[in-house]
Amino acid sequence: MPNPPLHDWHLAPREAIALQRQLAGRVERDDRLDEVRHIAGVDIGFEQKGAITRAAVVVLAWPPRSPGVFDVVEEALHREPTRLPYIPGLLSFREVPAALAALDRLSVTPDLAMVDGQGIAHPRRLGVASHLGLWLDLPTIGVAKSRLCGRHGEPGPARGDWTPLVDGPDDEVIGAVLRSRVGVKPLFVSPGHRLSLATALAWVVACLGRTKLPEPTRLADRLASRRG
DNA sequence: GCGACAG
DNA sequence: ATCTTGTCGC
Repeated sequence: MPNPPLHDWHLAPREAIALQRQLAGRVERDDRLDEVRHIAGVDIGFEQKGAITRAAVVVLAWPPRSPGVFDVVEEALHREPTRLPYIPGLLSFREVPAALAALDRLSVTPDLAMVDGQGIAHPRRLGVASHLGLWLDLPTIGVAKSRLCGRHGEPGPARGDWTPLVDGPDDEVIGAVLRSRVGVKPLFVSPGHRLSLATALAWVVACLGRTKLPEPTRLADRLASRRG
């Protein structure tokens, strides 16, 4: 009772925003993250013009078989009627419920999860990756393809080059703009829950294959969008 | 009032 | 996110 609920997915926008403000302070930082054996990739897709939400999760074995090549340990998919429309800043209320259902179908519990979207690089520091991590008390990393908020310069041209993403009047560092592949638009990486930006960046770079997105997110994206 | 705006 | 053909490039 003393703790505010992390799971009321039926709040009006005004209440949802208030809840995000309360939860944001609980997104601790910097776990050691030793002994990681399973890394999950989480992403949501839609069917029938958005009427159906499709949550996908792919679990990869760590360490990789060879640099950038991972064994898929398990995959899970969950479909359900879409609950809310897309509202910038309130993405978790639209996607997290379905993501939780997909994660429930796993037989293995991942040690780390990469989520398609922002972590703390969010107006109230509680993007979808942070919210999901807080809910499951699981280390998470936000891996987004574009910017929600914050300011940044252009990262260097080499793979692995990055520049900080800052926000607020005091230039608070909320994430990093990472060049995951030469000649391609950069990725927006931010801590979700229980890890620092440096740790988040290290894991994303370590999971990079030959494409723009790190393998966990790339494979989950493929399953969510019913391709592959 | 105007512009910005993860997926 | 999704709707969609061809096309440029390794």
